[in-house]
Amino acid sequence: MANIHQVAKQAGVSIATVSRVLNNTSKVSEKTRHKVEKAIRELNYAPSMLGRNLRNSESRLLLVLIHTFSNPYYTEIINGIEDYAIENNYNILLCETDDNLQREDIFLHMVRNKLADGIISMNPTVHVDKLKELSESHSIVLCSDYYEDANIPYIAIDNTEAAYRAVKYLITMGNKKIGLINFNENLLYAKQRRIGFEKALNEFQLPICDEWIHYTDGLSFQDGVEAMRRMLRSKNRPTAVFIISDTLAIGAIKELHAQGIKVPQEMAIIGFDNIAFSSMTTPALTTVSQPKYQMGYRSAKMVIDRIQGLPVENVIMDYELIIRESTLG
Amino acid sequence: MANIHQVAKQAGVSIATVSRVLNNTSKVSEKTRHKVEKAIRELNYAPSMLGRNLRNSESRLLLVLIHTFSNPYYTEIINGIEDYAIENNYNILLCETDDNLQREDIFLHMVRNKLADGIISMNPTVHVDKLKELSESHSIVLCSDYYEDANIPYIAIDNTEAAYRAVKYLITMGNKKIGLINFNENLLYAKQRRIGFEKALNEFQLPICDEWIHYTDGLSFQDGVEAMRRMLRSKNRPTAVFIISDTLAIGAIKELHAQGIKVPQEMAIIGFDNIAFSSMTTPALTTVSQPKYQMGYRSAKMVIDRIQGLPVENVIMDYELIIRESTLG
DNA sequence: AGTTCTGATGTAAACGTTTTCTGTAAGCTA
DNA sequence: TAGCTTACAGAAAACGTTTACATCAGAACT
Repeated sequence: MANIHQVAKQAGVSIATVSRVLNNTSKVSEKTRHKVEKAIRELNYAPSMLGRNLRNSESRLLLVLIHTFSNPYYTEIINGIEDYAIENNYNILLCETDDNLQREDIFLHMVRNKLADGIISMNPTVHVDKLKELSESHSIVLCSDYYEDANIPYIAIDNTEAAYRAVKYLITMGNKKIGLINFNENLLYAKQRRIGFEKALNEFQLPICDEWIHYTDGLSFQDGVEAMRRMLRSKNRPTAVFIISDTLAIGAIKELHAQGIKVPQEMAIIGFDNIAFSSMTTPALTTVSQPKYQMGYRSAKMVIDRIQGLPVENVIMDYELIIRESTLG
Repeated sequence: MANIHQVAKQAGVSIATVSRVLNNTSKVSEKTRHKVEKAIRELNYAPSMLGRNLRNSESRLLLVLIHTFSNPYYTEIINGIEDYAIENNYNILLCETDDNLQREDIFLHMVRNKLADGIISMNPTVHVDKLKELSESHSIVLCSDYYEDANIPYIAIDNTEAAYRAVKYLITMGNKKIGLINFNENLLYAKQRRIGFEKALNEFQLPICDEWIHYTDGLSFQDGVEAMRRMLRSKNRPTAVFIISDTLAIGAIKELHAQGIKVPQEMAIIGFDNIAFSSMTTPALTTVSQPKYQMGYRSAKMVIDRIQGLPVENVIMDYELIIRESTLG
């Protein structure tokens, strides 16, 4: 593959001129511009990003840290990130950390190694201290989950409020016995959603019953199945359950089906996240929708702004309650 | 951020020695090694990949071309690719082409620009000619869909045979009227699966009825809903349908549900791909499973082997029929 | 004509590595 | 001790760009 020197030679100009034509960074006469363009075509030349990146000391690569590819919650966010990134000549590297601290380290190192210019972390299990330290010298943004005191820019929704609204909806539909399936409260959003849940129940003076509250170890379908199975062991059952994530909710519904309990007639279910599949299940899932695409798009903007030294501010986005079949009736 | 010169100075050695310690590429005495390591720690030094990549003229980045993130078929393949890549010190860049030729061009250019060392393409709508040309000088591998005469290494299953087996299973379960929902036959696999479908029917002298064969424009849930809706317009209905992809099949089942037709009692459904969600639906989907993780893992090996100039050969993987609820009874 | 200015182009340094080639001191053999 | 090998370390070139600075021809002044 030809390099800039060969193009310069072929065109009878200096490499500086070729570079100027490539980047049209300063005026080049029409005549020489044509000569250079001709040479580029003849040699089928494409500038090496390796050289350019070294010289500019940038990689134009953004890291996107996620827990696992198989979580469909991320897909739309990633679409948003990617669109903004591509528009601004960045590429994104999807990094699956898989709860593996070593793997996470590899990715965090990449930004120190100049292999990436910034990080969007959606990985709630990330090692906070390291991230915090890195954030002092590099561009890092948290998307959808964040740390209250870490001083790392973030974008998220008001989880407490959203959960409150969802549960309030269940109450206004006449439910008096409402359960919760939640995930590990190390994650801020899990804690916030539980608080919102309790806030709604308290407001209407409804009982918060331990038998109706179950925690899961993961966010998978199977975790949802098992949580619901545990809940159903008790004779005293809630008439509606607020579930922290759609995938868990879909698992829960599957278990209800298996035990012959009708959704929503015998038990209403409300999920969270509005993943693509939540509209495809039978019954289709009522859920809280986050503006995932926009969250991705804007977090990409935040991280790139920060790379360029611009000031960034935390963003709280709006959510929306999507009512489908799993709570009707 | 410190560079290698500062480390060398701090340690009182030359940059060559520092580099040797970094890569332990040749013997360095214990004493100097310690000096260097101390300096590295003191300066909190991390070698720049930009410099290293330029010098080695490699990026250690692999491009993975997919059509859209939201297709869950890819997730496990990507897991496999990533595992092999990480093991071999490569990173992968997920590239969503979205049927956008311009976007695809950007990605193909990246390998010419040295920003990526190789490509794994799972994007069936890719511009074949360009890929073919690029493949002559660069490392490209096709995964799961391929082109018969393009001379680009590929990894796939025997789609004809797999479809044949699936349909034969429907026949042995007593079905005599069997339908097909297929996708655009520009894709080799769609054509192959249709051929397998016909082969099975012919073998058992069952009718191939146009009323029972429907094509979709896409691979989404909604496309599945609509295809089934069209099929149900006819009074004369099949008792089983072979559907080219799980997402379509899940859409079809949703429509059957909506029209009050029981699956599998009134109509059996068999899908293809064994995506994660296919086990979560009600009824859970019978489907043909491809060894997706292995396909990803091995295609990463193929592309890296090719980068290193090793010879590679096309691979045909085994498939498996996964029997679940949508065909029982 | 001499001076100044302008616009286009060239020169060379810099980005941060790896690696070949060379040098040198120490260790060994005879 | 002379001669040879070995083990280690340094100097410098190379990878392919971008860009600050220098140069230079010609235009536009006085």
